[in-house]
Amino acid sequence: MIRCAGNGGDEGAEVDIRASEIVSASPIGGKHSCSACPVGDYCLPRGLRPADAERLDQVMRIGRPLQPKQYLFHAGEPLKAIYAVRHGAFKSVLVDCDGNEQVVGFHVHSELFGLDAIFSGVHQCSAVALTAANVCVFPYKALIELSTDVVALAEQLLRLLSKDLITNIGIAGDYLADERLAAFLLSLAQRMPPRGELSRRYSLPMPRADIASYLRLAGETLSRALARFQQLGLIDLKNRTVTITDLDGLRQRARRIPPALL
Amino acid sequence: MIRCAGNGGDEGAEVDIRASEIVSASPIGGKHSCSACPVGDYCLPRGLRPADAERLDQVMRIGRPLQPKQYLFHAGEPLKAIYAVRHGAFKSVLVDCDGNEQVVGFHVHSELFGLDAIFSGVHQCSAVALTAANVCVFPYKALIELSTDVVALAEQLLRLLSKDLITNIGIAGDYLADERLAAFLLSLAQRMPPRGELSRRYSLPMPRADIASYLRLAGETLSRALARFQQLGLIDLKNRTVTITDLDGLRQRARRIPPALL
DNA sequence: GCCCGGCATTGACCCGTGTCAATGCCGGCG
DNA sequence: CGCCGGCATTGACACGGGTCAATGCCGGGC
Repeated sequence: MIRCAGNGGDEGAEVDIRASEIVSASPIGGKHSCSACPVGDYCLPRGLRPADAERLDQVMRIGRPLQPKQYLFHAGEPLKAIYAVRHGAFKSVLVDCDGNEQVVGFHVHSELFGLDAIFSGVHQCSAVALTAANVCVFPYKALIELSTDVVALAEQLLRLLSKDLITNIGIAGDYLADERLAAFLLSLAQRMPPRGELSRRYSLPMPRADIASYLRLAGETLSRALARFQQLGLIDLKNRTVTITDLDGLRQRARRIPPALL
Repeated sequence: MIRCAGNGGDEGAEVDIRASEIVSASPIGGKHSCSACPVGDYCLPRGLRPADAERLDQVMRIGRPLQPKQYLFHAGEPLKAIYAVRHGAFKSVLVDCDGNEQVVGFHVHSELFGLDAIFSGVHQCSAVALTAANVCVFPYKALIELSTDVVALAEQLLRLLSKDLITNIGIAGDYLADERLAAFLLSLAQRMPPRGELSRRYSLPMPRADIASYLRLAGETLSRALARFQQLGLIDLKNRTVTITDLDGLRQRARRIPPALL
């Protein structure tokens, strides 16, 4: 029952370049700003008045571009900032004392991550780029200070943390392989760009092994479940491209998982 | 694989008295105050200066006493307040569309709950008293307003939410029955009063069926695992009284679960 | 102090999922 | 263009944990 994501802990030439250095400040009102961000409603600036969004711009920084498999931060490092996905996708992984990797979350466009570090001030998970990616960097201290002044920011931070909590309650639930897979595919359909609508076709940013780890399945079990979903005409799958061909059928499979948890 | 906590959804005479009404305001500086709370360090008042703790006292209210199986709030109700356990213990449960109950959390002395409602403003879980119990009531709106003024309160709220998140990441993990059970017993040993030290002997506030649901096990599997732990001399168990007789042995069983997640 | 109902335990058997191993596929590189 | 390495799929089998059913135990009520 002990399994690893990827090829089993020995990552060959693990890319371990410190990647969280800041590249540039965000020019206020420019296209690198929270105040003008097209997906701000799914991220920190939600509900902020323009003047407050500009104050957020001043603390936000752009991280430097990351390559696939590069680490943004490692478990054990002190919390310096929390991050939002500007481009690409990430996974959060937990490594146990035997070196087994468990994927505990995926993060796509506009999603905030690193929040599990707030409790102790130390990152519990490592964050790894799944694709070419970059992030918005919100230095934690500055965020806290700003949120004492800007109520909407404090509230949104709490909301996003609460959302993460709900998601984890969902995956912690006792569901069958097919139920978890269906819920996962539906969740990504809602979260992959373009945001705000359900994408019937999207590209999975992660390998099968990562999905399996996240869903607590063996890679083989995932593979079989995907094959079954195709035979039933629920989805069409070509490599990493998912096409949902029977939305209601998928929803039926995920029925037992409360929709609010996706 | 579908199972229910309790006797299977039909609770017979379900106690459903609205129980969240406030009984009394907390007299400032009295024994019902956050500023004088002996377990405040595990709860909201952590890090607050005395003057700020008194401001928290003014928004905090005492809930009226609850009997075992009474609901504090139901899933679907709007978030009015978040709660801390003043006395007794609670469980948070999720009920799916088929009426199956899943226990998603236990809350004992000094612990905050109801945080999953922050995201949408609606409770996702129901909270049920496991024993005779009462709570401290923190009206959400007032808490937010106060936290814009009191940095330490905003930070502590985030920390406690983050802690909840970490706990759920832990139970979402892919572990064996024995590993989850060992981690659960150790977690309670740390959380049951007296706080601040590990209790080698404590009384389980919940029936087996609730533990099983929380750990995603059948009641029978839990029963067998407990019997095995006793035969191995890890614990001694009489009804609901747990005595840890081999702490290192228990820790060894829970080894794969990062201690930070307990 | 006895009876009753619900919780807990134990045993027999089964099913979903994991494990192991072999094969297939695809994309990158020379 | 063909080889190579990693990812994905498929099949055979094993095992952890679930299900069903019977029995045991304890605490509350009269």
